[in-house]
Amino acid sequence: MPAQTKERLVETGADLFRRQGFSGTGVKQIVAEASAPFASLYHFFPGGKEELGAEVIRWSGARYAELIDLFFVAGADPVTATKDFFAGAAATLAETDYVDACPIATVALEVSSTSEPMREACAEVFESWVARTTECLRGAGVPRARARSLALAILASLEGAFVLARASRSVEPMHAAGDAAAARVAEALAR
Amino acid sequence: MPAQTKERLVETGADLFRRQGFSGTGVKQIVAEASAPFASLYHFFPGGKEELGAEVIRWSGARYAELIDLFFVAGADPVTATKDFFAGAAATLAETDYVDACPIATVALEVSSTSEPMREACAEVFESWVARTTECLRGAGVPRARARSLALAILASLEGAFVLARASRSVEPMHAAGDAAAARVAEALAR
DNA sequence: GCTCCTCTAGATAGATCGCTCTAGTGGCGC
DNA sequence: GCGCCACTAGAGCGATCTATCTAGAGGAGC
Repeated sequence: MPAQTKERLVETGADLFRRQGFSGTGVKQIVAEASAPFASLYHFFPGGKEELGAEVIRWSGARYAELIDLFFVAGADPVTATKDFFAGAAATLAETDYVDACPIATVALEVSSTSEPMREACAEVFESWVARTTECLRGAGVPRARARSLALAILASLEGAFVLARASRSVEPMHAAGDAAAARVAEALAR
Repeated sequence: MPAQTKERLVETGADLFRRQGFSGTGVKQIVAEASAPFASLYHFFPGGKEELGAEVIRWSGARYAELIDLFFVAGADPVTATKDFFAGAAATLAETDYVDACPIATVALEVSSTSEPMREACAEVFESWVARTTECLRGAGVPRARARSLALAILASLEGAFVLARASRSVEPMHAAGDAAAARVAEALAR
């Protein structure tokens, strides 16, 4: 099954990029861990590592967007959603030895000043996450502009908490960020 | 002056690591841009690139801590401090073409799962930032535990906003995060 | 059987990686 | 002068990097 090979390359790349970063991961390591033929990488991604990277970003971004949708579903209470989402992120971090954080943050910081195609892919992914969260907040009665600002603040808190938590190997930043974010959402709803 | 060479290596490394990440930057590039002799790097840092990396993290962290102190000085109003700090970060981002964000976040995410010495250096730096911010909040009357949680949330917001802002090349996330953080601080003081 | 096309196979190019090596320079104490 | 030490100098090691190369396997359509 040829389609599987391409998929395995993307999934393996996603896993390695998240853990080691983009430049820290070699293409040989990707094909080896994906049990994929070396030439297949350049068959499916003629643009080489950079094209694979962009695809990995979009794929990981889409998967994480599904997770966001699971919590911030239209009609759900955004305060509960926020609390649960951050608690879930904390639990996942602890379970995976602080490896399974944001799937694209590491790459995003690495490539923002060095690869325009990959930077754009990251920007699109983040924007889609913000849009989803914004919609959920609007559905709960938060005005448009305020909902977007709040969604940005929630996701910024999440991303930053991932940075602090990974470095300190502690879930404390995630809980603190989650509490603050949930309180902000509650405040926005109370108005 | 021999001390200058070591200092130039650290400063140049800090600049390059922030922009391209740790694995994305070669030692040859560092010594070239620092106009330093190649052998000097291994004279001053016998541990090689990793030791230089750890030193860069601590040095950058100390410099940024000074910046934090400039805003979150004991006795200052934490709400104003928070607002000004985020506004300053946004202005710096825009001025430097979104290069000058957090000096260690990129490296922190890269090395958290691959280099224990560098991960520890990042953890220490973040902890020092949190401690400073916590002290300022306590000085303004916020109870100890709450002050620490709030400080963590503020710094998480900042770090995450850097991630989003760099990827989207926009200061919008920084302003949203700053507004949210300042509101949280105001709420904590009002109690 | 034959062609066409997708995908596999892996050697290898050419550059760059981090790092080590020997040699040497310049200044200080004596 | 002489020994000592901190630092400079840069060639070059083996390994690894990304990417390309020619060759061929396997299946679908005819």
